[in-house]
Amino acid sequence: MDYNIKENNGQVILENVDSFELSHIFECGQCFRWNKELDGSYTGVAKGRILNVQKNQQQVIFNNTNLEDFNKIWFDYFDLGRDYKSIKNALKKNDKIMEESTDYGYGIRILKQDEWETLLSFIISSNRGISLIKKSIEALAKKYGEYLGTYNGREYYDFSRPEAIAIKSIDEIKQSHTGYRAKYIVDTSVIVADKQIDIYALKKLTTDKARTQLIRFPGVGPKVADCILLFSMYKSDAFPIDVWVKRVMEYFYLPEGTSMKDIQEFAKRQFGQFGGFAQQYLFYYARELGIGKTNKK
DNA sequence: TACCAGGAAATCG
DNA sequence: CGATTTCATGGT
Repeated sequence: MDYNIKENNGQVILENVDSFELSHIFECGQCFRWNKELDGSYTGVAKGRILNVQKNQQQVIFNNTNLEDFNKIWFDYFDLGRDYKSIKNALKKNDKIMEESTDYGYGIRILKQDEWETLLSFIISSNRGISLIKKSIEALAKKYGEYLGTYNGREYYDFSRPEAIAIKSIDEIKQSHTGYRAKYIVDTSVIVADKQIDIYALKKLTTDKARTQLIRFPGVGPKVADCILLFSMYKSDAFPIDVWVKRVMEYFYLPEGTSMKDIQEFAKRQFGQFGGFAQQYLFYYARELGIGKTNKK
């Protein structure tokens, strides 16, 4: 974790970065606002800023930023203070499947995303494919988010603030292809805007207590709550179980038809405090290989 | 056309 | 209480 950091004009360059692959980080389903450019780099909006990230053999290059923002924002966002090699080694121990999946998605890092953005994004994610989730989020950002500027010829908008959505009608939100989730989106925005629940205070609670609070939001159940805990609150013991993870767990570890509760308990025994990381390696592995979808056991 | 998607809420038995 | 059904929408 001894990075060599350099600052150029409008870019920050990191050398000696371990466990950092753009496709693994941005295509593992944890985030919805990063898109691949023609040159292989990724551009996205986070924390109210437009950022482009590219990678060569030895360097990770953060474009459209500076050293101050890197230290203040992007270091934490990309979880650069964490030793992923030791996590992977711990998961691999006595687990052939973890050895395969961590070798496959070796460059995954769990981003520390904004709590509000993660809450609303995963309410929108419910029972839909990733491409459609991204479409709805972009539509909402363009309509209700602050205009941030252009980069590489494209316009970018900040993620919608809760105050902006809270005053809209359900029918208007439906125009962003959100379907029946529109009511959840508006009602949740009201709760956050009015601070009936302080979304930014929840990370100080234990995982279980924070989960209990999150499930009070309309449209948030166990799976969405676990995604919010894992992707925005540093709760790496959370193990979100979606259709992919259920399939891959039943493919590798458990019999078909295992209940959510039993999968959850198995994951806790098998992966412990690293459950969230294991879940990401499994999700990426399962999706890239199409496990459970095309090739049945 | 029928089925599925990073599920949650309502309803059933 | 656990199990089943319903809920919009777009893609395949």
